[in-house]
Amino acid sequence: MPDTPANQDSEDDGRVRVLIPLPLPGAYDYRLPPETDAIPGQVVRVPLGRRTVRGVVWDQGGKTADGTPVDAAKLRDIAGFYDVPPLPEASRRFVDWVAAYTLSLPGSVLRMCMSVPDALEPPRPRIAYARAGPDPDRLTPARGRVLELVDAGPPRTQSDLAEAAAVTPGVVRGLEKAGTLAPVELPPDRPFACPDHARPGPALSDEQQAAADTLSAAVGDGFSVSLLEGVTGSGKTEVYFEAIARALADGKQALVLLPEIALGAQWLTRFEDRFGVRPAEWHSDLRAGQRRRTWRAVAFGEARVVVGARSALFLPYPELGLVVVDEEHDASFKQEDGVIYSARDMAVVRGQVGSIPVVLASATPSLETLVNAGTGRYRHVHLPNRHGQAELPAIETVDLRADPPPRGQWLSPTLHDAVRATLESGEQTLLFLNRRGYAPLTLCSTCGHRIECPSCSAWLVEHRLARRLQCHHCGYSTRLPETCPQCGDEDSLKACGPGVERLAEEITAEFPDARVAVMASDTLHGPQAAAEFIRRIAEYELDLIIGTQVVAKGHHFPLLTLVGVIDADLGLAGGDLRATERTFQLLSQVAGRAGRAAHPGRVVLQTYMPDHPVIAALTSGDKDGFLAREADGRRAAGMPPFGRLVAVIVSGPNLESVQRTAANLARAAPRTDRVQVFGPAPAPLSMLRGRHRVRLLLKASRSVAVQPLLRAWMNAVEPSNDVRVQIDVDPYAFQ
DNA sequence: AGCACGCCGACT
DNA sequence: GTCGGCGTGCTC
Repeated sequence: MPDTPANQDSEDDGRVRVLIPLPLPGAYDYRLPPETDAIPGQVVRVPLGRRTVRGVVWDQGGKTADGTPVDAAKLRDIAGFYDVPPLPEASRRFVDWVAAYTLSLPGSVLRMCMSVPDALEPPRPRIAYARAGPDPDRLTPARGRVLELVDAGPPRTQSDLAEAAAVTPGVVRGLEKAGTLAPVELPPDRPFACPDHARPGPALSDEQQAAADTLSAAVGDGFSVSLLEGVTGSGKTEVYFEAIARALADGKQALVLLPEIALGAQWLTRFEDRFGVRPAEWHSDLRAGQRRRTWRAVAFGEARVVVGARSALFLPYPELGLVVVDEEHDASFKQEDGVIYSARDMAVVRGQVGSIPVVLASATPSLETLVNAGTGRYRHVHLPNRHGQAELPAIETVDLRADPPPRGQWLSPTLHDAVRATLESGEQTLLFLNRRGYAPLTLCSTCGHRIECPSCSAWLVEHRLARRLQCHHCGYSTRLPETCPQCGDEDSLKACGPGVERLAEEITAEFPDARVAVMASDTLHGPQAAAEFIRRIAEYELDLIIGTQVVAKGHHFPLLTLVGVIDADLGLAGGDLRATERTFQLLSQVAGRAGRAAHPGRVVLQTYMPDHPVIAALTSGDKDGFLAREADGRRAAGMPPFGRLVAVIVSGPNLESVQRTAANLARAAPRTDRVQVFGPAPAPLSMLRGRHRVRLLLKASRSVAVQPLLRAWMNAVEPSNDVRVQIDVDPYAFQ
C-alpha cells in the first residue's frame, strides 16, 4: 500500500500527528509548514516545550483523553525532516500493537525503534591517513610501525592505525604534524556485504531437505508460524538457513533472534559457511558507531540479514520477509524492565502485522508453542535425531539420600566413579551446577546470621577468586568480611552450599591431573573469550568442564561423554508452576551435551527427589507423556497457555506506601466472574535494588480481553507518589 | 525524558 | 539576603 499524505483527511489547518519517543500519553498534533508534505512514518524534528525533539509522523491515535482535538492555537510547526526512510508501516502498526497489548505508552515503544539518536544524522565522513611526505626527522620505532602499515595498504583511520600498530593515537597525530601523513576522506560507512543465497550450503539429509522445503515454501506466502523442533546436532540451523536463502532470493530481509548473542560465535561461523559473509549483528554491547551503522543499514535496506537479541525486533526493516526465533523456549527473550514483553510472542505479532512467516526453533519447545502446534495454529516441523539415536542419552539418577557425597563434598560416590572412568578413557566430562561463585550462602556459625544484600531480599554469593561477596540481582559487591557483621565473632563465617568455584576446588583436589575449567557467565568476558573457551573444549585441551546454564546452549562436543548434574532439584524450589517445565528444558539440554554417534554417553542426575515427575520423565525418556501431563495440569488450573495471567507489580522504597497502593488496587480490582485477582502478595524477590515489591495477579480465560479491564482498573487508583506500578502481561515467572 | 517552577535549608 | 536541593507538572 503506498503511503499517502498524513494530513489528507485532517482539518484544513495542516494538522499532522507526530509520535514522540517519550512516555507521553499519545501522539501530539503539529502544523505542517506551508509548501511541505508529510507522509506517515517520516522522521521529523518538532518543538516540545523549549527544546526540539525527534518524532515520527503517525497515522492514528493522537486524540486527547476526552476525544476532542487539541486547540489549533496550541499547534506549533514541524521544525524539519530527517533524511532517512520513513518508519515502515509494519513497524508503526507493530508499535501500536505492542503498546496496546503490554499497556505501555506508544512513545515508550517507539523509543525502542529509535534507540540510536545519531543514526538520523547523515553519516560524518571518516578521516583516514595517507602518506603525504618523507619520513619525519625522528623516526621512532612506534612511528616506523605506523608508516609501515600506511605504506603497505590503503589509508586507515587514526584509531584503526593506532590499534594495528599498537601505539597511542598521539603517534598518528604526531606524524600528521610532521607532514608525513595527511588526512583523507573515506566514504562514510562501510557497506554491509550481501549474503549470497545461491552459494551452495552443506548437504542436507532427505529429512532436513524436506523440512527446509516446508519452511521455504512458507516464505512469501503471508503470515504463518512454524515450530521447527529438533535436538542439537539435528541440523536445525542449516534447515532454517534455507528459508533465509529463500527470503533473500525474493529480495526480502530476514531477522534471526538468538537468546545470548555473546555465545553466538559458532552460529556466526555457520552463517558465514552458508552465505559467504557475516550477517549484521544487533545486541546490547555493540559500540555506538556499529549501532548507528547497523540501524541505518537496516532502515535503508542494505543489511539483508540481521541476527540479534530481542531488541532487534524493533529495527525499522523496510522489506522484512522472515523472522526466526532460535531457542524459542529461552527465558531471556522476556524483557523484564521498561516495556515488559516477550520477544518470542512479539516476533509472532511482527509476523502478523508484516504478513510474513515466523519460524520458532528449539530442541525443547515451550509448552505454549507446543500447544499451539498441537491445535494446528502453528505448523509443526519435526527434525529426526542425529544418526537415528535416542532423543536423549541414557539418564540415570543418584538418590542423594541413599548415596550421599562425603561431608563437605558434592560428588556422590557413583558420580565420582563415573568421572574417574571417563577421565581414564580419555573422554570429556561436563559437570553442571547452575550456581555461579563459590557458595550461595555465608552463615555465621556463632550467631546464625546470614549475609544478605543490603538492597535485595537475597543472600550474597561468595566469589572466592575475587575475594568478594556479590548480589546476583543488583550487582552489589563487598569485600569478604573477616568477622561476622552481626556478632563480630572472628573466623565464624562458613560458606554454605556449592557454587561452580567450590566444585572446581573439589574436582582439583580429587583429580589433580585433570585439565579443569569453569564456564559461567562471569568467567566469560565477551564473545571472543566464549569462542576461545569453546575451541579449547572442541580441540580437547580440557578434560572436565564445570558450568552453569551457559553450557546448555547450542554447542556440540564430540568427545564429551559424561554429563553430571550436581543438583537436579535446584530449579524446582519455589513452587513456580513453570519451574517443572523450565527444569525439564534445562536438564534436557544439558543432558543433550553428552554422547556422539559411536558412544551414547552417560548422564548422571544427583537428586533428593528421584520420583519427582520431572526427574522421572528425564530418566524414562517419556518427554511427550510429561508434557501432556504438564499441559493437562495447566488446562485444569486455567493457567497459561490455556488461561491468561497479568501481574501487577507495585514497587517503591517505602514498604507502607507500596502496601497502601497495593491494597487500593486490590479494593478496586475488577469484579466479574470472568477474571480472578489474587494478592497482594510479596513478589518473588520481595526487595530488589532497594525497592519493596508487592504483586497482584489477574487470571482470566483466553477469551477475555484483559487490556480494557486493566486500563479501567489502573485508572481507578491513584498510586502513592513514591511507588511505581508495572504491568506484566503474560508474566514468565508465576506462582 | 528534559526542563521549568516552586518551596525550604546552608552559605558568601 | 541568595544558591541550590529535588518533588511536581507540562510539553501538541
